[in-house]
Amino acid sequence: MDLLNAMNAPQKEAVMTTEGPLLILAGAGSGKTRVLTHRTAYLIQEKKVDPYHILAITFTNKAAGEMRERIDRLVGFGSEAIWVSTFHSMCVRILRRYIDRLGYDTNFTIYDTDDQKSLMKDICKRLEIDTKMMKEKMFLSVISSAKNEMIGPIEFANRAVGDFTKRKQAEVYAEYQRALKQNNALDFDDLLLLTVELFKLDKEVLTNYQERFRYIMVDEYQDTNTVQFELIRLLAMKYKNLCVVGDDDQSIYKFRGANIYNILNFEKQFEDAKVIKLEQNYRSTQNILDAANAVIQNNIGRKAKRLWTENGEGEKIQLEQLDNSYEEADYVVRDIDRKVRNHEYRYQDFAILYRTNAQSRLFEERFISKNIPYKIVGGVNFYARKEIKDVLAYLKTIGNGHDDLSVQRILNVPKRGIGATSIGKIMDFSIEHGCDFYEALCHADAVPKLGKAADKVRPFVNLIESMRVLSQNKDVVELIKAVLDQTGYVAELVAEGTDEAQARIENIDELISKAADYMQTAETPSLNDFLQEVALVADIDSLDEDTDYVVLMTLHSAKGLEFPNVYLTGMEDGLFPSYMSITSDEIDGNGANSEVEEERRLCYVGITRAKEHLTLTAAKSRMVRGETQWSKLSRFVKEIPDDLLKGSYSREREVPRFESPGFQNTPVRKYVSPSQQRQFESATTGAMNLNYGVGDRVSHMKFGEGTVTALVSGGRDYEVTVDFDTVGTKKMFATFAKLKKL
DNA sequence: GAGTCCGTAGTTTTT
DNA sequence: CTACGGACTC
Repeated sequence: MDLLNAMNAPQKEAVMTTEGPLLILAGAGSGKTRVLTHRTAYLIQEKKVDPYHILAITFTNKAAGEMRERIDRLVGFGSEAIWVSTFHSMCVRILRRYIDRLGYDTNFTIYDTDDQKSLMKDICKRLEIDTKMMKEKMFLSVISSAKNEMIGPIEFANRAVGDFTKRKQAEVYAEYQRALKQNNALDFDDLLLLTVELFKLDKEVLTNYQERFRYIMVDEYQDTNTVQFELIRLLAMKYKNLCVVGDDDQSIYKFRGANIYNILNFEKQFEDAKVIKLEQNYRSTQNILDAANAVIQNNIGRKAKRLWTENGEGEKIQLEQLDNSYEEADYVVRDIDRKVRNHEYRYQDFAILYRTNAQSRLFEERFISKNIPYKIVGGVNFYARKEIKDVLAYLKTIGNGHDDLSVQRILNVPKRGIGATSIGKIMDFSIEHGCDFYEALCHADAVPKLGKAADKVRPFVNLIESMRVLSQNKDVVELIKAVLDQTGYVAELVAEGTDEAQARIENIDELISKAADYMQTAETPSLNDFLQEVALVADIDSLDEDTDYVVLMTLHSAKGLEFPNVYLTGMEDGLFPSYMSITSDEIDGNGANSEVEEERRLCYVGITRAKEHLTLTAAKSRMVRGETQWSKLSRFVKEIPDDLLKGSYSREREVPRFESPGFQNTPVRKYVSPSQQRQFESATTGAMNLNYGVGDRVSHMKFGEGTVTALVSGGRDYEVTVDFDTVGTKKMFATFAKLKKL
């Protein structure tokens, strides 16, 4: 049949294995999306499965959208009955229907990271926790990990006996959860956790969904966490037609609770599971794949596989080590500019990838000055911007009066002369009477000692009430415009007249167009439905293939994407792999530093994004927190065999060593740029002999052994920071320290 | 209650 | 270096 044409043998097998548990180990670029979509079509057309019984889960909305589109094209009529969804939006959909069985209101609000932070701040204040000693962030991450492992507040408390910090955490966890419930709000982790709880508590609901989802497919399975696993397990328990697709080499979200053993142990967890490997790559050249294989094979404890391709060898991988981060940005941008001018490629054929968001700035500056269109994915999420959050807080308040956090956010935005003291008094009142913050506002006259502030509260309540009436007619665009109009929010920004205010206005306009777009596409538009959609978008979702711009993003965001030209930038030890991971002592079951292994997988992901040309760049020095950091080439680069590489770089040298010219044996290949030559010459005029760099182990006469954590150029000398094993961190001048490399 | 200034901490990664 | 938060002042 047509569906199987032009597929290789394992792909065909994956498509035709429709019954029972199936693990598809799909290497990068091996056509897994194609397999998933064709498998879906096969289920419907050949196996006569009702589309209503199929569920496909992805990680991002973008992936879900793409899959939906491709399935629609393949299946045609009836395909809309298939659930194609992210974990989170699937859970929201289920919870909106049944969460009242867990004692929540179905109108619940979803709290994002920002909301969580402000809630946590309140809680710490209330529990009189010294946030200098215990950070809000720490509590949130502890709670998140607990939720990911499905440990509730009570169990957490039971495990916390004895340990003071743990007991405090348990106390905060319980209070946090209570506050969320009182606000009728759920955080991201709750969406998953409460769905699992619902399934476990209410067999009727579970059976209902088990009957519905008789065929389940999960994409990016290597990034699922324990709750997600449980969710899938429960759903698939009855019919056992579970197909998961993933690549253990691309597991890069451990920090977020992803459990790599979900994929490594799939065959143990699901009896009689079949495993199919897809190793033929259709994306990259052989050279790129060789490099990727060379890097990833340094990881221990992975499922054996080796990518191959029928594509040609292709170009060698360009490796450029520049003097500093400015030259790195310059090199990359000029290279892109040149290739576009030569009509070899268009802007959209290029992606610049980096480890940390902070690295994007230098590239951005270059793009602006050269007038090259670009798009930065990530950084501050659109929906996390202040002005957007303000508008959304109005909408949330209108839609859900129990959401105290949103009400408090906007009560004095724009300024109404209601300050912290008044808010405190109202809060006390609401706690005393066991009512919502908003309810307290409605009875402002009854709040003791509020005085004149009560007169300022009244217009606010009237505003919200009139907006609630307006929201009845379901037009979100009209509602937003009315809010902006009535509050004078935009007018205030216009009056400000700064560039920043202008940018905020543009963002608000964009929100309005998004709302307009929503009104057009939603089946049954409503305020709450709009808010939930908005709460679950990721920045990557906004990436548009049809617009001609260069894309800049972190390696994490790049997963699942591909580009003809990829620049992996900042390939320096200490940056990538990060200093944190290098010095981590977390050892996995195989005796390897599991954090460096995760970074290596990230590198593997980066390399395999490239279809035709891969360029690796590194800077010898870069400004980090206002200090010049010197680093050597990333260890990952050194894992790539020499014969796959071309370009100007030095394998060994990292820190400028101030040696006598006679000792010069820098293995610079092929070409030494004039600037490099100049640097060498000026360097040789010094009299120092530094043979160590950041990350190296050194010994000091008095302090013993330690690791170099920073190397700052300070005129003629270098200021070295060393983290000593016994005496802690010391800063010293290299001339006097007389450190010996170990 | 609001605005300004100064000090400190922070850089992984995000649904 | 930058961004945020806290303290201080008007």
